[in-house]
Amino acid sequence: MRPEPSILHLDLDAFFAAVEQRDKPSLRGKPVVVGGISGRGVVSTASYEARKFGVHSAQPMHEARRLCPNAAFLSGRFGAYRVASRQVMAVLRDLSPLVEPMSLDEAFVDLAAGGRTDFSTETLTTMGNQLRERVSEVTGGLTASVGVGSSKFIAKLASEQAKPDGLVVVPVGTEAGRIAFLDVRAIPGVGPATAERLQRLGVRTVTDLRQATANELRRELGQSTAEWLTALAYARDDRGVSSSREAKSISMEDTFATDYTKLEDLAPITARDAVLVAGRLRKAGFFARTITVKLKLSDFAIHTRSRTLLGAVDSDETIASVAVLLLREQSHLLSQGIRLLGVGVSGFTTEAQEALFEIGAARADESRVDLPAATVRHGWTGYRPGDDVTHDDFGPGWVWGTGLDLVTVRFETATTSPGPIRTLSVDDPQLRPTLVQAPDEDSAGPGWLEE
DNA sequence: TCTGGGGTCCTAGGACCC
DNA sequence: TCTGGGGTCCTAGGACCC
Repeated sequence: MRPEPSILHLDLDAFFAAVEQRDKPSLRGKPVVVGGISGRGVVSTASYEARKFGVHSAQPMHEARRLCPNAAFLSGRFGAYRVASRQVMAVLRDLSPLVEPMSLDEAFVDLAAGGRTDFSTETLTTMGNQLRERVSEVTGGLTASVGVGSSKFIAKLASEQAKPDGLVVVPVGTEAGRIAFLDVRAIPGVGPATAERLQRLGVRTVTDLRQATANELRRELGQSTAEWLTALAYARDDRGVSSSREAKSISMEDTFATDYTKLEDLAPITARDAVLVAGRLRKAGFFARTITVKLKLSDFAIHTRSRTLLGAVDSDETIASVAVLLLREQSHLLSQGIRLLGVGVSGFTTEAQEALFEIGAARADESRVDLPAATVRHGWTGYRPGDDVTHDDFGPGWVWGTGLDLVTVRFETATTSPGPIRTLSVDDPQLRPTLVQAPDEDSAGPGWLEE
């Protein structure tokens, strides 16, 4: 906790949905749901209009469709989200060089590191509102909620309370009183499991937490969780803002439309994912010592298996053959039905020691797989709802829906009024996807961040 | 048509070393 | 004869975040 409210937290409101409404005039003021649109997808972001129907993040998509059948269901355009995110982060860096992005739509700023000395509520309120205006200007109308306080914890709670499109500055000295009646679930880090354990102790609010004994908290939650929770209950939080955090792992996972049960089906998928992960690893300039394969069974039980090599590697062949080996080692699980398969790497170094790769020759041979000839990373998988397209005659627009070799497009852009809808053949030679990503973008992993 | 994807951090036990 | 402890690495699982 600092002597001044010098930490700021910014959160863009309903970020993905707001970008869609910005770029698709016909969706403004309407329910919009962004997320995995396939059968097993979940909601990533719902616009405030959709939230009124009970749609929310992490909800199964089929449930969102049931609750709000008239919403626009879009699969997400991460290139556009990244562009907007960079614009916002640049605005934050004008405030202070010390900015810690937490995700595309969220960041902490250390205002003291920016040379600021006046932390009066009036000055911070003016600054916060100017910041929100600036964010709206540079992004073409996105709104942000901003919280300012004496710690990350308080700043984050403040921006939460400011939502949507608001600002809350918490004066020093008022923190503990302000959080006293909050539900423990409002504390970042307290999820369903911890809340359940706390409830067994009769702890539901921050005040209850203060009254619990150190012994019972430690018994129920373990030493470290008990300690940080107790500290937060009194608004004690010394975590600093850090602008440079190195990646510790890279992974990729797929949930299948229907469960797989056969090694012959899963091995090529494992190899393909391993190749994609290896590509991202090389792009990041790292070598990895540990390779992990994760399986989620039809009953949602998760099993992981990992192998740490003597040396660090980054080649497609090595990572794929170890991954397939780890899959084979879990073959006994396959008959239960595999819902999800993931491949990850961790234990990064910046130097190769590929020579030390040493799984037994026989076993390596056994798990040797045919790698995908050309990487699938830039593979065209067809039009998805929400995608940007361009037609030679009708101009720019976006995909409303597809089916039966047809694609329905609404021709409009951020700067036009709501435009006309046309249904075209998927093979229409005049229609093509619009490339929105910058050349340096990694198109492999959209990353289903949720706000 | 039940419940995503990409991460981080923590715990706990066993191996191994000093 | 016995007993000991700390530290680190590895593995597997779990909780949580956006």
